[in-house]
Amino acid sequence: MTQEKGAAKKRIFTAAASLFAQKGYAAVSVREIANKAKVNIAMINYYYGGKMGILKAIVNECYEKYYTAIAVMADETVSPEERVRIAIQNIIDFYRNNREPAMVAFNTIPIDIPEILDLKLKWITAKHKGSVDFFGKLGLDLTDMVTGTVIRGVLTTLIGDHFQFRYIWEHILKSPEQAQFVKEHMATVPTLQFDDTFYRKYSEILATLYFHGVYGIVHKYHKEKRGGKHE
Amino acid sequence: MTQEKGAAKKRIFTAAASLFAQKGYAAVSVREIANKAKVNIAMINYYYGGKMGILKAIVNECYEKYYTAIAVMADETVSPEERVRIAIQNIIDFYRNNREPAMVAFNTIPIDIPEILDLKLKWITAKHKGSVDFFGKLGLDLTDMVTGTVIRGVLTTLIGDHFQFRYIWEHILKSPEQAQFVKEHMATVPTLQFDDTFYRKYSEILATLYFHGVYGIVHKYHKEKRGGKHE
Amino acid sequence: MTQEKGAAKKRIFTAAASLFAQKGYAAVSVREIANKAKVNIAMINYYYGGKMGILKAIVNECYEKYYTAIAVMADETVSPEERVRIAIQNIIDFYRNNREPAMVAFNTIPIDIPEILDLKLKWITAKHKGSVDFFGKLGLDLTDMVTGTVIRGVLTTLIGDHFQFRYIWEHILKSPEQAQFVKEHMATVPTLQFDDTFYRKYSEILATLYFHGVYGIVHKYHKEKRGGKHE
Amino acid sequence: MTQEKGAAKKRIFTAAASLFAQKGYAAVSVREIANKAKVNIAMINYYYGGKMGILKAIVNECYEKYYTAIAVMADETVSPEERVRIAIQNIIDFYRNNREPAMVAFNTIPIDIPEILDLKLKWITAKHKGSVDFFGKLGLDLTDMVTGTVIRGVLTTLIGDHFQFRYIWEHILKSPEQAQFVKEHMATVPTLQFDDTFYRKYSEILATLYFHGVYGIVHKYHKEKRGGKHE
DNA sequence: CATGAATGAGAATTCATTCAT
DNA sequence: AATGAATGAATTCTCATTCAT
Repeated sequence: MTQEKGAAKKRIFTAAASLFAQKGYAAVSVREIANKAKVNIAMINYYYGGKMGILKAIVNECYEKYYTAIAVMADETVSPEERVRIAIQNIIDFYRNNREPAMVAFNTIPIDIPEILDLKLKWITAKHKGSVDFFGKLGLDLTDMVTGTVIRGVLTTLIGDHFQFRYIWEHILKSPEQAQFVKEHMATVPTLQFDDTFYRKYSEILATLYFHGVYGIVHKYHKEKRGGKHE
Repeated sequence: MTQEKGAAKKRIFTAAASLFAQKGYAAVSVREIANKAKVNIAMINYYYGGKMGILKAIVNECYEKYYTAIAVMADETVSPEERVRIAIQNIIDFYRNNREPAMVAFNTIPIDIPEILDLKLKWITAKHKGSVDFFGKLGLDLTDMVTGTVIRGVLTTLIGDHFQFRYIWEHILKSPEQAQFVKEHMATVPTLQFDDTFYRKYSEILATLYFHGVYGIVHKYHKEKRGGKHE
Repeated sequence: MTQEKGAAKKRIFTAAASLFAQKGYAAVSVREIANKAKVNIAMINYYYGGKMGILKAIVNECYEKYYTAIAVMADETVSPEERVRIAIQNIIDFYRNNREPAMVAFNTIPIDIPEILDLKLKWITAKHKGSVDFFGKLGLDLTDMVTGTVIRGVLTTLIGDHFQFRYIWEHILKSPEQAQFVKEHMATVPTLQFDDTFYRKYSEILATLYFHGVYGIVHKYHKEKRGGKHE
Repeated sequence: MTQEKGAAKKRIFTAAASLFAQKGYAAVSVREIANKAKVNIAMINYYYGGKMGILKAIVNECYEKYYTAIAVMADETVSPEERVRIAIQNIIDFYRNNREPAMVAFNTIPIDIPEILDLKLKWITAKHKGSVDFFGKLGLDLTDMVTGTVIRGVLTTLIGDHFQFRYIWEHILKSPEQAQFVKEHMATVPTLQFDDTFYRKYSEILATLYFHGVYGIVHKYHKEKRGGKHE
């Protein structure tokens, strides 16, 4: 009756990630997921123990893949600049390969569900030390929280935000009325092709922005620090 | 039973914004809003015509305030650098004064509700021209979409993201267990004080990042353009 | 739309008590209750906060009425014999007037639902002292648990059990097949009329049993105690 | 995976009896039974044809054992008093050896499930004649239903009720909070040890109660009958 | 303006049972 | 004899909304 062994569980995962990304966790019903996954409703509880179980699975899988993806940037045989470029590329690749799960895991405000907040907290704290180390090697002292708050989040935030933008954008274009509306009012906006070419250039520009921006801060910050004016 | 004429409507607005920010639109029930606003449930339909009416009101009020706030940066009597600094300060002030409505209006994935997506689209397209003009004056040709994608979102994204981070952070600190967990695992993180001092420094650093980053791109981009290698 | 103000809540109570008595708490669905009470399903949650809320209400009301009913027997102006007779009559009257709620509150094993067990425990412990006092006045030392276990429960147990028997009995007679079956196999059993006449005689006999039985124990027990043979 | 041939079936029986006794038939799920019995769910249908099949098996086994146990009291070589004492002892022994199945078979209101009611009815009617005979030998005319109603149920009711009380009592003591609560509010209640010593005394007292009580009725009843005042 | 009662649809979850292996 | 996947019906409860007062 099933197409493939274990396929149902995977289909549930994918369908749920897609729907959660589109509508948010709370707005999606298990019936919807079951329909999209072409699975009996009861199978969701059977495999994941409930709606929340799917969300947890998505969060866990995403964080794991994400940290695996950016772990490469810690390799010490390459220059810092190159490491950042690789990191950016890796993050982008991760997002491209896990678009919907990533949006669910990273772009949903999790406050309402304590268990999920806990789960994320565990992942983030586990990551924290590595993050501090990495930025330390770039000469940035992130124990100054204000500076850290700005610098640390830039890469992932911007990339994540891009994919969120892309997601909404593509969604709008699917609706003829909305597409027409955009066309009329945003004449200067050409069609976007989110292909390899786009992302090659995108990561280049992002890397440039990051280097110049961050080292601009470092330069200024160090000068002021030597001059004894800051903290 | 009401303290003031028309106060009930405002209480509903505030309560709903707070709950939507915390849990997301779909996860909040009108009963919850009514309880928090200390208002009879039926009053919500009376004033706003339904749950969705409140969301629309929040989105509209927010976009209006937001564009009013950043309109100042278009003033031509000051230098571009100063204008950006003012813009950053304005955006930050706006967020500080409208934290919860802003999160609801800007940080919720809106695809699920066509009416809201339409509403936002109207606001964004209306804003679009002004945005292009502004960046044009900074010497940035955003009709190159790849560059534009990076540059345009930086400011608002980073600022919005900061407030989202702050929101979650403060929420975590309210839970003794989670606060303790963070304390143990993120030893390097001192207590954050999100006061005027913090935001003064925050906006400085952000402006620095933006300038060095964006002009780094412009520099490189122009050079390449002159060399005729790109697009 | 409703027949009477507040009638819906009472109808739910009555319908639920009847169904719980018949099938047991777990075997009854809220839909069933709602149908029987001719009430919308949601009203059950509205009035009682859920299925369990009805059960709690039944238990509370029953214990309250029950202890009110037997409180009369503590009156000191009448002889012990008369007091017991009154008590028996009161308990019987209570059961006759609250047959189904009483069966639900007293004849259901409550272990599975901790909240209900707690509730009952509170009532029983509250009653405990009065119970000890009463039996003490009859000259029975119930701190000897073995004797107490036998004596204390007799009255209520036997009366409660009678009503459970009567309930099942009347139920059987409703089914033609089962009634016929009983008639054939239990030829000696005449039709029972559970009317005032029956209960007058019933309480007399029960009182007789109790007096002779209990004072038989007291007599034997005291003798042995004086002889120093027991405990 | 099974330890022994046919052991699985017995494990299902025991687990189900325990759970039914604790929570009632309807509140127990086959999954629960399967887990407790360490058996695959499908095995329950394989061995018993469904959840109801287990209940029927429990009822049948119980009634069979019960009637076997009390059959001894019909032995005519001993005096009536001794016979009753033996009967009481046998009933108590039966309950001690089959506590959970007995509670399921005898202390569950059976109206909800016609099949089970039928089953019990068959057992009870089959037992009826022997019961009438027995009481007749004790000089009691139970065709007077009012008297019969009181007398007949006393023994089994009281004993069954004791085991139900013991069951709940032991369950309460397992919960530290409830145990503490009882301790505080029922200071006069010492710890109960339901051992051989307890049951020796228990059966003695019960026999005493029964003799004095029942013969008190007989005495009064016969006197009145001779006086021609009753029926 | 304000209220409490009422409604019907829909939410997540669990159920006993079946079936192919 | 035993298993894990699958099913469809039924479970309790909550939802946004309406209405008479």
